[in-house]
Amino acid sequence: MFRIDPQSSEPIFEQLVFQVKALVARGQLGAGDKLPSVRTLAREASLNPNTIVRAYDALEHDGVIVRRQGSGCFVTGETSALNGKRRRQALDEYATRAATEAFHLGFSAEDLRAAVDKAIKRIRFPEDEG
Amino acid sequence: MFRIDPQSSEPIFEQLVFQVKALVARGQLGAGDKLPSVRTLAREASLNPNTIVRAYDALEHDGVIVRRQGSGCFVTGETSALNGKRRRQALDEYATRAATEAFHLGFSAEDLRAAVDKAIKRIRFPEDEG
Amino acid sequence: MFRIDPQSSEPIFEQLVFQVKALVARGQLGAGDKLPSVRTLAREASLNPNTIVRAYDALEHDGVIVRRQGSGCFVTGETSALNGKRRRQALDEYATRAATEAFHLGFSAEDLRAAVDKAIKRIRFPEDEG
Amino acid sequence: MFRIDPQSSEPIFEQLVFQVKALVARGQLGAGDKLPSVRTLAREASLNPNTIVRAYDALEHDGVIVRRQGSGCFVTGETSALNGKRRRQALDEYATRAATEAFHLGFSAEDLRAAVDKAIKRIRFPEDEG
DNA sequence: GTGGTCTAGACCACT
DNA sequence: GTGGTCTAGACCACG
Repeated sequence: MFRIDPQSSEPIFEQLVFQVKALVARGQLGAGDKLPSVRTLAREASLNPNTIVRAYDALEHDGVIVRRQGSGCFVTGETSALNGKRRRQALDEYATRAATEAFHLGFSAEDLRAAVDKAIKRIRFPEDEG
Repeated sequence: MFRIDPQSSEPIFEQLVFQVKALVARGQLGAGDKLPSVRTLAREASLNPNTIVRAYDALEHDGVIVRRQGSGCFVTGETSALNGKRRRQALDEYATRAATEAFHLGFSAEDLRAAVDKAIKRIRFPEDEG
Repeated sequence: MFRIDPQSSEPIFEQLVFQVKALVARGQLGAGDKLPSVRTLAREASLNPNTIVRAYDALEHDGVIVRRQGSGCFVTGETSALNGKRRRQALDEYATRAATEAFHLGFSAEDLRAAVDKAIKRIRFPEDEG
Repeated sequence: MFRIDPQSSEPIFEQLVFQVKALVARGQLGAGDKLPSVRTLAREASLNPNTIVRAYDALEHDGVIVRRQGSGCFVTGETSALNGKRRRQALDEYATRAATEAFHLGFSAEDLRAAVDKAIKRIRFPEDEG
């Protein structure tokens, strides 16, 4: 279900967090869907259960999932609870980061726009919003 | 010269790395320009010289600067030495990351495109390239 | 496990780097093998942990090992990621260096060939390659 | 006369030392030939005179050149004054270094032998010796 | 005065 | 217990 690269410098729990977020963004996981239990996922992915717990903690903190005692973790289907200013800052930071790195990788502005458009196509964005 | 947030979860040396990259991308630092010496920057930013050394290590590894014993650190003006495939992958990863996080922040595809365009305007991209 | 000469003009961390590379080349360390932990090696070799970290940094940069947070450092078993031209240049430089120094040490071409053959015998070279 | 790469991590004075040694080994500089004066070389190569002095110091120490008060530096045409054991060790170290690095660059034993042979051809080795 | 290396030791993040 | 980061400060090599 998840593809983890233990070689990566990105912590394993963060790889899990991002992959869950990506699945939700692509519509492959929707509101109410149940995530694998900590034990199951730990066994299948050969990971330490503590690592899974930490990932689920982070996802719950970000409002992506909720934990229900005794029944498991479920996708909320809601978006960030950040207030307007910080939310805007977070978006700008990701955009600036992508643009700066694209520059240093030797890509043009058009290359970056094309890559972003490609990424957008894979995601189920709402029709409109600000 | 640099704005460091010691509270951030992003390591200080990585904050420095990104800020230097951003200055280069914006054209505020160009090929051949000299960066502050390790000691000077350590004093001005109230950081330990070793932290600066780590940042400069990373920047040299990324090909953004070169160091010359006894002379100082200089901007190269070159872009990544990554081979074609990894270079493309890196760009796609930044784009996917931005798009996924934009989704979870509750932004629309248009919001993301606008944010990326705004970031692009601040950067001195080459006219064209692939 | 390692023999360090703190008097040598060659930095301690580079001595470590070369000795690890030599162990791998001789087949005494293979893909997946775990290196001593930073702390353990620091204690056993009476070195500062930071010095070990630097050596492991360089080995990771050269693609000889990978590090996993919380698990340790492991031999990759892969060879250089250098592109064809630089790779060739690096080999030629080592050969030229050896030949030039052999000349100034007063050795003949045959002496050098014999010394290289002796060194080759200790290393587990792949059968063939270009 | 000399090609210096200020970008290189190899100190400039060592680049000079090696290039003089290489010229001598190739027969392009022979016993009695005069090296450029410190000032001349410093001017032509845009280097700090101290750097040249240090290189000439090292070459004199290695017995490659001699200084004569008021007249300049001259190639001796002699080889190392190292005693037998250390001389042998030095050769073996260069051979082992070349072989180990060749392995990690992904070359075969034959590749290394070919590179060494190519380097030998450029050098005016004495007919025989041990 | 510049960067390079090393020691000593603390605290944090990850598995 | 593993590696990651940071501080404090010394001494050396280089230009």
